[in-house]
Amino acid sequence: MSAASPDSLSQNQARTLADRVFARLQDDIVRGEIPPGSKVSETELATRYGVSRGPLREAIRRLESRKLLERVAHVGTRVASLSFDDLIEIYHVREALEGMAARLAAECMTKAEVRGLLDVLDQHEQQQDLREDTAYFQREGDLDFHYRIIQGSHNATLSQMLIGELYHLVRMYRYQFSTVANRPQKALNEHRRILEAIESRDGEMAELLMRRHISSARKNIETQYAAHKAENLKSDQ
Amino acid sequence: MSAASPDSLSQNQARTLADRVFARLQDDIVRGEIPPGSKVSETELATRYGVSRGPLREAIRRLESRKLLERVAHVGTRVASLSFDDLIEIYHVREALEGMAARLAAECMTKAEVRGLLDVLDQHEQQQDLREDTAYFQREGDLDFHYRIIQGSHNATLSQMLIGELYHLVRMYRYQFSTVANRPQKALNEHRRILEAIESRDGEMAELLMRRHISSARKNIETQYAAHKAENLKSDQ
DNA sequence: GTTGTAGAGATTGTCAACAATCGGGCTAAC
DNA sequence: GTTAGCCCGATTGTTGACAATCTCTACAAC
Repeated sequence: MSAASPDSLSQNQARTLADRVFARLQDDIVRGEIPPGSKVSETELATRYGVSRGPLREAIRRLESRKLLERVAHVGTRVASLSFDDLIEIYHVREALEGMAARLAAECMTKAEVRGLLDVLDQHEQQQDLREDTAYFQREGDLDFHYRIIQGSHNATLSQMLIGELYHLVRMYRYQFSTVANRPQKALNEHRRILEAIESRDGEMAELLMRRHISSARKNIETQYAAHKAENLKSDQ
Repeated sequence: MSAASPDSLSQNQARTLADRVFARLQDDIVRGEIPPGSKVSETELATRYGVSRGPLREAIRRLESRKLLERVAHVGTRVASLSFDDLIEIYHVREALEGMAARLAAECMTKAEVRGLLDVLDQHEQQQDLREDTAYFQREGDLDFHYRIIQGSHNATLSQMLIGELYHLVRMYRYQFSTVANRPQKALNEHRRILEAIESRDGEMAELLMRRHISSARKNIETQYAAHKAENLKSDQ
């Protein structure tokens, strides 16, 4: 439902100029509006968003701490460009953190939250039955499922690390490579089994299944990348 | 060895004023120089560190993203004050992340890094034999061991999350409560067994042992806190 | 006595100008 | 022809002043 705007500042107008610029700039970066790896000038961005360099610099620093921007003193700022290795690193971290999130969710989730999660999966199933266009499902639906489990852990530190920091990078990657995980049916089944473990309050099982789920996604990316690299090698020769 | 200054900017002079202020302010907060929960004024801090409010605000924002400061727009900034629940949250995250770090370290650590880790444990053992004053051991030595394993994972994202973000909070807590884990001998044994798993490149075992190690520390804190609370209840009546 | 409101003071947010630093291009020497 | 050094333009870092917002206190109305 709310997968598109995990941040509380994204839509409702923020209290300060710097907050608004931060939200807009982050969106522009994640959606690839500003191409990855490109250098951004403070004065240029300031005029673009109609603010002075003060609030803009604050936004830049916040995005730098989220790894969406890379800054070098006296030189400049450029949009982060995710390498393949970076993505693998992120998936290892996701495996650890979301595994723990699933465990805690199985222990702490309220009945209402579990019911909401059931509804989400039912919606996904219908969407998948209706059309083979699985883009929406994997784009936002998958994130929605994961968001809800993370928040079901009732661990603010964990949620902050995953939703507040890591997931922006994941979303940027999806836009950057137009990647749609090509195993939606399998993923949906895995989601169902994770939810079953949570319903029966089996934290250990929920963690195990969630880790396998993310580990599979990582391996999927690794093979895709290997094939991609082999393809490039062939066309180079 | 270098456990006291995990940040690269902590000691060697940073390139920019904001960097220096950031390092000094972080140190003052972590060491409890500025008491937790107290409100800090921008102008006051600016005069204290001899800079204008610009660089100071940058430092504040960086520390805010590290959860060492809490800021409310138009109201002010105050030093974070870790609650018991916060600490438990952090230990759950540590369990997940450092477990993964141990797994990756078992797979990726170089022989030189393993040897360095062996030396560290030998030093700890000598220190512990020599004196019952275990403060140093648990204060910095314990962190040193964990730092090295984290960096041995060769996963920059993981290292950043643990060393760059979470460990400052852990250190602040140790200063805040003058907490010295009261099970040094047991901890040292656990360290040895973790290292053995890493030496034999058994990632699964290393992760399991590391998770148990941190989980034990968490449970130790939980019982300490429960006893503390019971004590307070008694004296209140 | 309590509640609501208005104003003063202080604090933070924002801006535009100034200073410090870096990268690129030019010249000159070998 | 190559390389070392220097200067210039451009960008970032820093500063102090101004504007917007909040908190606290005092006073008045109920």
